[in-house]
Amino acid sequence: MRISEAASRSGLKVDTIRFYEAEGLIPNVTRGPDGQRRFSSENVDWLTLLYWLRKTGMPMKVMQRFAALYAQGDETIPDRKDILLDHSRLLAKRREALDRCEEILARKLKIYEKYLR
Amino acid sequence: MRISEAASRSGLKVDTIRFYEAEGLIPNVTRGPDGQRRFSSENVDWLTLLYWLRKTGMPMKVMQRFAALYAQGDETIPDRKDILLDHSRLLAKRREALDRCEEILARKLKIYEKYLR
DNA sequence: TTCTTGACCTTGAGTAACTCTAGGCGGGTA
DNA sequence: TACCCGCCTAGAGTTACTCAAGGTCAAGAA
Repeated sequence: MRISEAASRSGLKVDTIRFYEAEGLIPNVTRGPDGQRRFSSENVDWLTLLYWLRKTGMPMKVMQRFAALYAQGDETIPDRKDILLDHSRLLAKRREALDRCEEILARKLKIYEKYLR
Repeated sequence: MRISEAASRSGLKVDTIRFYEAEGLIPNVTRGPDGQRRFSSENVDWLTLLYWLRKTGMPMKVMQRFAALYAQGDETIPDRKDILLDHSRLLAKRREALDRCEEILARKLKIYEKYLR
C-alpha cells in the first residue's frame, strides 16, 4: 500500500512517516517503479507500534535504537524486550502523574465551586 | 524566596520558570532591591499548578490564557473552571492511550517470550 | 489531445517548549 | 584579594514534528 493508507492505518501522519523513515526508524520500506514508497502489512504493524510508543512518551533516540535492533533480527529480542519493559515503567510513572494532576484539578474545582455559590 | 527555592518547591526548573515568566505565565512576580526575582507562596502554588498542567499535556497557549484570566481576578473563575474541566477530559484521553499502549506492550512481550523459549 | 486534479516526491523553513551557553554582577568565604 | 556561588540577560541549540514551495506522474474531464 501507499503512504496515505499506511498513515490512516497506523495513526501516524503522512509527514511523520516520511520523517521517521528519514530518521531510520522504519526498516525495509521499498519503493515502487514510480519511486513512491510501498508499505507491507509488517511495515504498518511496525508503524502502529511506533505510534503508540511515541504517543506515550518514548524518545526518538530510544525508538531509533529499537528500530536498529529490530532490523538486526531475532537475536536482538532480549534487548528489545528490555526497551519495552523500560517503557512499561515509564507508563506507570505517567499514570501516577495523571492521577496526581486529577487530584489537583478536583481540589481546585472544589474551590472554584465555593466562589461560585 | 528566590528562584532556586521556587524551582525545587514547584517541580519546575529554574530556566523553565524564567521562560514562563517571559511568556506571561506568572502574574505578580516581584523583584528585590538586588534585581532578583522574589516568589511568594501564592506564586509557588501557581507554579506548582502549572507544573502539573504542563506535565500532563496542557499547551502553553492554554496556560497563557489561564494565566491571563487568573491575573484578572475572581470574576474569571467560570472561564478558568472550563479550562480545567477541558483538561480533565484530556487526562481521561491520555489514560486511555496509556492503557492501550500497555495492552500492546503486553502482547508484544508475550511474543518475545515465545521466541526466547 | 490538452487540461486539471490528486497523490506522491524532496528540500528546507517554521513551530513548540524547553534547555543550555556565554558573559556579567554582587555577596560571602579562605 | 581571590574565588565561588547564585542570580541576571540574550541568544543559540535541541527535539519532534509540521508546513510550504515547487516538481513528477497518472487518470479522468473537456
